Amino acid sequence: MRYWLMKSEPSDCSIDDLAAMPAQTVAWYGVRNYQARNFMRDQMSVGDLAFFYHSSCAEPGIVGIVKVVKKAYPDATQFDPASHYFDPKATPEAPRWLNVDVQLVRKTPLVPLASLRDAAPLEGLRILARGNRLSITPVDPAHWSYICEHML
DNA sequence: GCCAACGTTGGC
DNA sequence: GCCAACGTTGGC
Repeated sequence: MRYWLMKSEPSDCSIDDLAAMPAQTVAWYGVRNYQARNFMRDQMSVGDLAFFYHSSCAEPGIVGIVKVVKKAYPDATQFDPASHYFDPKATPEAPRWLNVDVQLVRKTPLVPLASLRDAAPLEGLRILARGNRLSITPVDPAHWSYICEHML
């Protein structure tokens, strides 16, 4: 199993929104970046754990832990002309975009981005890399353990 | 709102 | 295949 960090804009889907979902589970739709898609397609397995991260908001940072409960399958929004995520080049026969389903494990105290940056043992964490924009990034087991044991 | 960084597009 | 233009991300 692997560890991940998954970004969500709280105005779109916050940790509390997830907590209010049926079975506290949500399809991670809307990923339109090939690298992030490939992580889901090639490397994410049921049982993988991820930090749930709030981005593009007043207090960016880790706010919870989720787990992958369904492996990658075609993202329904790519076929929906009414969706913001509609992709005219995608067809059900040749889908371009995928999503996994994730379920809330638990909310955590906010771990602000600034605190992650200040933690020397987290050097190399992908979210901290210059110009990082990927919405899904792998997390080294050592980084995962450090955050869980020292920062939550 | 600003701006740096990055990905995608499309002309050639 | 190159690369300029453009759009998006996301912290501040």
